[in-house]
Amino acid sequence: MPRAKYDHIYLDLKEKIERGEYAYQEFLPSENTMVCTYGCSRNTVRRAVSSLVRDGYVQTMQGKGVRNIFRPVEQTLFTLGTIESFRESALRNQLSYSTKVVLFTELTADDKIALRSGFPRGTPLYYLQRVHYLEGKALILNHNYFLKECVPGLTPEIAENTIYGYLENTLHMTIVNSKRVMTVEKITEIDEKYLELNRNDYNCLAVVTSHTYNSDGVMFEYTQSRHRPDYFSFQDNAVRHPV
Amino acid sequence: MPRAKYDHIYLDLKEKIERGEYAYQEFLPSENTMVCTYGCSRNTVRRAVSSLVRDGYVQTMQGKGVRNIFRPVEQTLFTLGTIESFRESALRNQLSYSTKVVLFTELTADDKIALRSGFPRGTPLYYLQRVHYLEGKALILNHNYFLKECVPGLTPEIAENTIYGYLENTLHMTIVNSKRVMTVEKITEIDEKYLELNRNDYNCLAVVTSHTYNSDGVMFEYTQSRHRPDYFSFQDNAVRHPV
DNA sequence: GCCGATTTGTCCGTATGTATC
DNA sequence: CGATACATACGGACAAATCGG
Repeated sequence: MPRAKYDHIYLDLKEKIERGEYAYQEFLPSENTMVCTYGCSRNTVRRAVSSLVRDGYVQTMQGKGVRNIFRPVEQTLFTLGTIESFRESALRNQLSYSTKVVLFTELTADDKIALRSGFPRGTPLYYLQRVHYLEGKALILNHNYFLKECVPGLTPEIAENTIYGYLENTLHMTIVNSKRVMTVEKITEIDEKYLELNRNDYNCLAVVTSHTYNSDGVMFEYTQSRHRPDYFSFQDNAVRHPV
Repeated sequence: MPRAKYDHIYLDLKEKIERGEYAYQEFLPSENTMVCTYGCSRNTVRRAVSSLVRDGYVQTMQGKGVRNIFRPVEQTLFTLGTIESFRESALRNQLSYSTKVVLFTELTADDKIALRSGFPRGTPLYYLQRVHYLEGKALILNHNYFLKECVPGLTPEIAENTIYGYLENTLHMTIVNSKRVMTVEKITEIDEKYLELNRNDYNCLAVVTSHTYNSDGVMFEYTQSRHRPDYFSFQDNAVRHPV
């Protein structure tokens, strides 16, 4: 897939920053310089830079330049912060992972599910419970609700590997965005069982509920991810007021 | 302060969406239409729209239009997700709040603090412990470390009101971005004391550590916010691959 | 303090590509 | 096929902030 020019520049700069080509607090080359090095317009450079700002890699300063504020973050085993699937995160971190499907059923949304998920009452759904293991340790218990009409032919075998791969490669669906809410909840017996936890140790876990949309504007997935608290970390960069 | 044109359009569209002027899944006026209504160029409209995409308010679809995917989120008492201060969040939600300073000292960063905060060892700092109350309930215990040279003249009185107001209005500092990491940690005796918790109930809490930068590129604040789990909620919108 | 050079911020107009209908 | 809509990219103009002389 041919990447756009601005994306190429963005990735190139990001890689250089991560590699340490610019010291912390050092200025990057000016926009005009980059225009020459990349052979593109200033708008295109600025688009790449603004993505780096959003990611918290650099700060732009009017009249001065673009300053590197990247510092490698102390790595936790598993970090969120992006829309990556569990499998993608594991691959990126070069860790062994596996998934066990502990429940695979079909159901229609009742009032309770409808309220939480946003799917209308009566909608046919797949309901899955899956446990994700990293390096042999159970880290996440997922409750997935998929819109049945959007995920035809889903099987436990697919669910054991990569649902997103199936959606994107086989069904040619494009995942666009995911609205997430993070909370802390009391542990349940199901959590204790599958995450091999003991509530005398931790009696809470980190819960991420997400509503995910595809490129047709359809919310096709509602998921509640219940994370072992000692392996959970979520990263974020917040930018003040300006867009 | 005169807002930029694109920001005006962004806020206007956002307000219309929140007010329900467009139904869920309905398309907004086309970019060309907006060019006319706002009397600006297409670039300016697109800039505003792309901010709405980032916020999870709309989805753009090539060849089709801009679709409203906003749904009012079930409100928790206190929600994060932006770089707002506690005080700003409370005001926005029209809730009564107060802050109690339980510790106000000066210190220099030792190795332990340096490692966690990123301030070099030996840096002179203010160290504060503050409890934030909403509607009379203790919700957050903050451990703030401020770079002393960036916050001259800080007093417990200021800390009891609004430090950010002091920074921005009196010291004319501009806060730019904040890198945050969210985790779940075991409760401590200090937490129990100030947040009026009992570890037989919840024995964990939500912890947000943040490194905050000003417009001079200086990381002037390191804060660990420890939140009551039952009142903690963090919202986010993740956008897949494209910028 | 002023001036000019540099750098980022905002905005505009235009052209072309691609997807949808 | 043509019309419409968003996506990418270019080039130019001016404003605003910074810095050095």
